[in-house]
Amino acid sequence: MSRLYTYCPSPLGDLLLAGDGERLQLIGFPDGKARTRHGEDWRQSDAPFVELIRQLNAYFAGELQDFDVALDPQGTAFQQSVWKALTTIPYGSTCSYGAIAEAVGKPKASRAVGAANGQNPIPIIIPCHRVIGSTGKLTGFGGGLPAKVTLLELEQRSSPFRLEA
Amino acid sequence: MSRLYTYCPSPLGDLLLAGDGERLQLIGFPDGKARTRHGEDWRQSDAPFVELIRQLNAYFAGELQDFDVALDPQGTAFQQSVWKALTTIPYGSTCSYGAIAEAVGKPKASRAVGAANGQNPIPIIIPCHRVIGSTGKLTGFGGGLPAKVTLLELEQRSSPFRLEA
DNA sequence: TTGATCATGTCCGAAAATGGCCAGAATTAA
DNA sequence: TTAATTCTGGCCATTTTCGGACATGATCAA
Repeated sequence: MSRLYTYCPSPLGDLLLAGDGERLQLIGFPDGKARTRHGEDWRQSDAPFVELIRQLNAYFAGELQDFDVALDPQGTAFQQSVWKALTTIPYGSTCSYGAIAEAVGKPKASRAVGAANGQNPIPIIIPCHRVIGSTGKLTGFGGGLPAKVTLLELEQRSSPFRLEA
Repeated sequence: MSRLYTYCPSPLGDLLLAGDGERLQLIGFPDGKARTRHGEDWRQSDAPFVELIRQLNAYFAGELQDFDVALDPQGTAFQQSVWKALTTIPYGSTCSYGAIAEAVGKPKASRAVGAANGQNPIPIIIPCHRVIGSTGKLTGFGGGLPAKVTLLELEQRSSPFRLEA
């Protein structure tokens, strides 16, 4: 599967961005468990990503809350439904894996939600980092737990509604 | 996998022909074990197959021995190597499964050759019917044993070198 | 509070099953 | 004695099946 890609500096390190030229298919963390580097047969190209990078910079500056770019996350029907549900979690807030399971109509599939979360190809924009354990523990993140902490703190800090600890 | 297809009358019944418009990917026997009818999302089209049908008619008339059409059989590396080996068996002759196994460099894989033979997507043109048991028994054929007999008898009859029984 | 149990979708590896076989030995039929 | 016939064990790529492992959470028992 040939793709276009580029890298984008960020507080979390250089992010790998990849897509088909039209839509974004992948964001990779430098020290994530999933893909971190571009594939053999991919072609570098900055052009498709300039707008995305602008939005990412604004996001990391705390000045942008909702992304507006075309996405093309690839996965099973179940995964698609989970990822879609994730996009409804508002900036600055969190919810539990079980709540997402409810949202997709399979109340007992919280564990499966965890798995689907782990395979989210477009973290940050599809905000899987906003899902935490029902006890409040952060439990896991594809790009490494520290990254999850960073993102959540950023959103807390920049959220219009400050939540008291 | 969307495909173009048509049907072609023959002494063996209506054969299903299918491909991508450029290359032939499938020949199906009406009462075979594999695919016998076209898929849901395929599109009927005669144009890509006129030359093939001409050659098939000539073959069944005993007037054509070697096909000349572009093929695109899809399978594993091992299957590909077996199918390629099959094309070296001359018209009108036969060989054993073990011999094919030798030919692909795996002398003991005769049984695997049988399996690969059974998954040959383009029978007749890729002449899996020319492979028989080392004892001379015909053992099996995707389109049904009677079809195998018909094909071998046709080739015997039309072969320039008559073999004595 | 702790621990075992079960439910859930997907992936991955291992193990088992499945054939269009074949050679050699044992068995049977003339 | 000589063939045909029937077992038997080994061989190989694929497919199927099965069991865990997971970014969980509700429940029940000690």
